[in-house]
Amino acid sequence: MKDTGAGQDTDAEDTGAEDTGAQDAGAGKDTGAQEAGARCERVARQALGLTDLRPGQLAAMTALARGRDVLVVMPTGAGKSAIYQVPALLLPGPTVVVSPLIALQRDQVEALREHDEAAASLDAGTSAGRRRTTFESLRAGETEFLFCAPEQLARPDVVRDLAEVEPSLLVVDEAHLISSWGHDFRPDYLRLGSLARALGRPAIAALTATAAPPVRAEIAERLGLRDPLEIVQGFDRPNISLEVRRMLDDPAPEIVAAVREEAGPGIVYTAVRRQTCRLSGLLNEAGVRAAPYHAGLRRSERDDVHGRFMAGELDVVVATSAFGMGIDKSDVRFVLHAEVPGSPDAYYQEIGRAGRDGEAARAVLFYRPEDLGLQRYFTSAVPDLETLTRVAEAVAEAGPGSDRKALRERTGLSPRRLTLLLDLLERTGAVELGARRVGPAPGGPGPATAAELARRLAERRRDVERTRLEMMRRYAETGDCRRRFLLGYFGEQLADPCGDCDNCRAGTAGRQPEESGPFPAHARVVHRTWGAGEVVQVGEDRLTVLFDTAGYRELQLDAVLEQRLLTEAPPGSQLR
DNA sequence: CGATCACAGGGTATCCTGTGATCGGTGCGATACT
Repeated sequence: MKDTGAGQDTDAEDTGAEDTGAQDAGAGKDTGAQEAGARCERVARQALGLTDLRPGQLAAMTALARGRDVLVVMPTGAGKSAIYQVPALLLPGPTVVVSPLIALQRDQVEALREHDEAAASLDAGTSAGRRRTTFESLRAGETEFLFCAPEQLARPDVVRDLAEVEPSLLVVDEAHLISSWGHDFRPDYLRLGSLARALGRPAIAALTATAAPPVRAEIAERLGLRDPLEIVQGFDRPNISLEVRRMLDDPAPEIVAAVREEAGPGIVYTAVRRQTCRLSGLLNEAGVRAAPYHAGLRRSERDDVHGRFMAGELDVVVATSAFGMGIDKSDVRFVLHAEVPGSPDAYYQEIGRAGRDGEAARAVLFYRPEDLGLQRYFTSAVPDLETLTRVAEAVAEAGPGSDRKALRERTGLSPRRLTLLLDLLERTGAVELGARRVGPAPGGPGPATAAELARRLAERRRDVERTRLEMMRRYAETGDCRRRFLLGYFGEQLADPCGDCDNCRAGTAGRQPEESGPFPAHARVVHRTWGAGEVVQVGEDRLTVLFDTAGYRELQLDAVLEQRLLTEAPPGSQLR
């Protein structure tokens, strides 16, 4: 704690908030931090032309410049890139930036080149010759920044070449993917922890725009962050008004009417591809310039829609969740949801694309309880015991240091599925995963036990995802202030109702109780059956607790008090 | 979990109703083709 560069640790406690990042990075007696901070400010000004650093930005930069890991949660457009770019220029070796989309990588490379900083990106389309010159340039210290997707970093040759250039900083952009997608969508995000070790463990910066407490904990755990400086800032987006409309049947007519009332560009999110085309067609008929967008369209069509939206030639994009990362249009005036998304995490991220210019914007959810069923389906997959056993046996038989390709052949599984299953088995302690090699962990459980444990882990994850969906349902059905509900979910307390959501306007939003009773927000508690957890929300008559293994649960305050359901957790117990 | 569709069967209607099968979201990389 001496070298946090974050001043004293006291004010984090009485606000009950996360370490909101150190108003005065150089205020302590710690001259090392002070100097590092001053150097960061100088580099930010000289190299990137940034004169006004926010306190959180500077604290994060300073920590990184001194080799400390950071976990930063800030909205898009709040200057997350500068947080790693500045210390990158101060630290000796090059910087590896993991970014999920090739388009995003190229944008960042462009932006850096405009400041005359040498940057390169690496993807499947990069030729062998180009790769060679890129690594030569990195070795020679001529290129500072290398951008690539996690899949590139799963390649043994890339890991070897990278280890040789001794990077001093590893940046994980969109770090929430480690948790919310990584498990079945981009499994290679799960390997970044071992990648960091293979690269000689540079300082790590994990950056994201959305991360509820369990997601943050999982990012830190999986990346193996060491005493990271956690900075959570600018979560509330007060210029976005919130509203939910309960639908009894097809929401399409209401959505068309709502869009026609809005001025300016907007996004309509739907849960399935078919619906994007249908709604977009209906909007066209109503004279709205709309186009559908989903992952099943041809690359060229998607790029065309994206381009026309950015250029102001389209009023509305009707999209699945495919329309997301890389959309940085500041004047989006509304985000409508034709169906409920799978979690408050997803919802907040999607509505967060509205009003980035700070002007008023609207987020409206058209809610039908039946639509929860689809999301329940999306979270239902749990690997079967037989396959898990087969993989565990294959690892045990292949012995230490076998490679993934051999395991693929042995098990007949796709690389993606294999990575997912190996990750589960690693967490049972049966398997050791290196960046390149896989082997049985000495003293770990046997294949049958490991498979059983792995399956239980997967089930637990599914159950937690179900509770996230349940929180989404609560958001849609609450009569209380919606903003307070959402922010509470992310671990930020809003004392007064926002006054700018449908419930506040209708006068149904209650006041936050003055004193928070025996279990205030952020208190660590223990429940008889659900184990340890953290209070995330305190309502007039209920508590919402995020349990470490059972997910989000709502408890009646009377019952809690009468039946003594909760006890205070012993000090020092951690969320994990 | 719920919507949708194909199809069987009841019963003879402006076919309707029930049952079972199928589908549903996100992107990297590699490969085969022009």
